[in-house]
Amino acid sequence: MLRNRIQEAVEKAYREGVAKGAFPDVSLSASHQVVPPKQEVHGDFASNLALITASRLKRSPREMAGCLAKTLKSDPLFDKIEVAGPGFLNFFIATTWWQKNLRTIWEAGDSYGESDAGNGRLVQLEFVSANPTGPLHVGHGRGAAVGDSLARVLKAAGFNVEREYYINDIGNQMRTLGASVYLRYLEHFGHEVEFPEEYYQGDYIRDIASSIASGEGDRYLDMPQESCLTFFIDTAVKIIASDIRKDLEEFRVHYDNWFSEKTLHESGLVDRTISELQDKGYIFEEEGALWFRATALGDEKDRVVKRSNGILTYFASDIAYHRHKLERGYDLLVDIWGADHHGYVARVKAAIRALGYQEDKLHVLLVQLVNLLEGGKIKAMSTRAGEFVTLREVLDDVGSDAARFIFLTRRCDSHLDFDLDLARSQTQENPVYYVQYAHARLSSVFRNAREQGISLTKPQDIDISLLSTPEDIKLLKQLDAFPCLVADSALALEPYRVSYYLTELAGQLHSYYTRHRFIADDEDLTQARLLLADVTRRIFHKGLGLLGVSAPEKM
RNA sequence: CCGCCCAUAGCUCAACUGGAUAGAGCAGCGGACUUCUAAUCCGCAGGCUGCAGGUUCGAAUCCUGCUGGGCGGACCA
Repeated sequence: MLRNRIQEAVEKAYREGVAKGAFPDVSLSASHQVVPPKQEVHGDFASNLALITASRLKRSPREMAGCLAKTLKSDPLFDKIEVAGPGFLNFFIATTWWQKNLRTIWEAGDSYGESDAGNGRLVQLEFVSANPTGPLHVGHGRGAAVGDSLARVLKAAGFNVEREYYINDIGNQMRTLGASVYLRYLEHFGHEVEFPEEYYQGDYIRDIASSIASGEGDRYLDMPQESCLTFFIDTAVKIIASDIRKDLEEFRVHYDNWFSEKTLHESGLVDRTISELQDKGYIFEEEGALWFRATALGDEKDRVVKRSNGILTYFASDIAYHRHKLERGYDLLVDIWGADHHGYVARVKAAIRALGYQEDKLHVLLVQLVNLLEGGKIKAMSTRAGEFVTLREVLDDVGSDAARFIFLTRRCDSHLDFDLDLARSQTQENPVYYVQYAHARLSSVFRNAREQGISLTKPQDIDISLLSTPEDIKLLKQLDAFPCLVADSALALEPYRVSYYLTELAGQLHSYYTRHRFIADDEDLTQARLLLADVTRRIFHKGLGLLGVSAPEKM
């Protein structure tokens, strides 16, 4: 990663200046950045170190930058160093470095893009965690794509990652679910029932009821609801959870753990946690209910953990659940929630502090809601009323690749319009194919080369100086940026950056493709370009893999 | 009434988290296939970054106040 190397070099030059007494010692804040400038004329990388320190040193930034430049000039990596604008240091990298770097990338093989930025820290990602009361809808799909892709990116950046799905398999809504199925079961056998409005209306409830009917017959007909409710709940949850699992599998989303809320109660952890918080003075009683004193820890209201009827709230489970997670020893917890749950962030963080942990142990990623568009109109969605577009429908319709890519081309806190017509379209407008096509084109180059009896020789024997056109250099630079991109994307918890990178890389590749032939008339040139093609293709493969999107050999 | 998020080209979104002249893709217009895949490329056009102040070397980005949209605010989940 060239950027890191330059950053270190600049900071080292600064410390040398300090040692020589050229300028006083001021701690370098994290705001020192070495980044590629927007304008090409400003070089390959720029440092703002002089700008951020000068004011504190009461020095002119340009003068400081000049000092640093003098020290850095001896490094053969740089073709030219300029002091520009208000005091930027602009670095121009020697062409030969970019070319040689291609061999380095090639040698890294399939691991290119990986880094140890995460230092082996253990991160737990919890995402989707939809209640097992119905099928996943499109909004869950977004959470799934973001969570799964983030996990892949973190792993590539040297974090250890565990993915977890929290199943709310206990409580009031489970009773409602069981009762809904029970009533449909009665209906199945021709009984007249009154189906309450607040029950689950979707057709899938009928499907579950009839599958119970065909498996178990009418043996529950004469039983009072109370005695068979548990059976209906368990069966419904089992069926729905397994459907959810199947949908996620098809979406290429995998979990390490499926964590049941029920087990938190069965093990007594919920009660134990509450009584411990009580000992610490964070729980008080009022009007017959138990409250968590969240206001003492930054939340705007105190929250009920046990209602006056003796029933624990879901928040009580959430406290115990996060405690359980914290005690498992993760360095960082990431929860991915729908943006409509933003009100929960403060109270869960308050709970974490009450449990004696730093609140920044938990990072909550809020994923904005998805508007599904068809024919330019928004499709309404309501889970209860059974009016929603399921993830499965979307997958059957547009496919996993298009869906995942669209979910991952937006930062997650922006509202997302999912245009079904666009996702469905097999042509131009659909951005997924743009990237996949680049991979397919490169694969095709190698198919043709093989047919002509050409194969890539050892990189050491290839004359890489032949890769000297502006398109070559541009591509070489973009290839170098990949590991940095992955690391940054992981540290910022922003997997969408990968899709932007790949779109840009695809643009450069397509442009290159129309201008130059990989299989050229000249043998040496062909070898050099095939090396470039091979490395580029591997980055597409790797990058698409980070998004969970396939990299087709043919399209 | 209170709180959180959003507002950038006609549309959907970027801008490396405070950096230099705000960029892509669609849509629009004009060009490029007897040569490795035209699901592609090249060019043109498109902007007072919702409005008004403030902070500093420097603001789409930070702070304040407005405007408009989304979502929350139960002993519901």
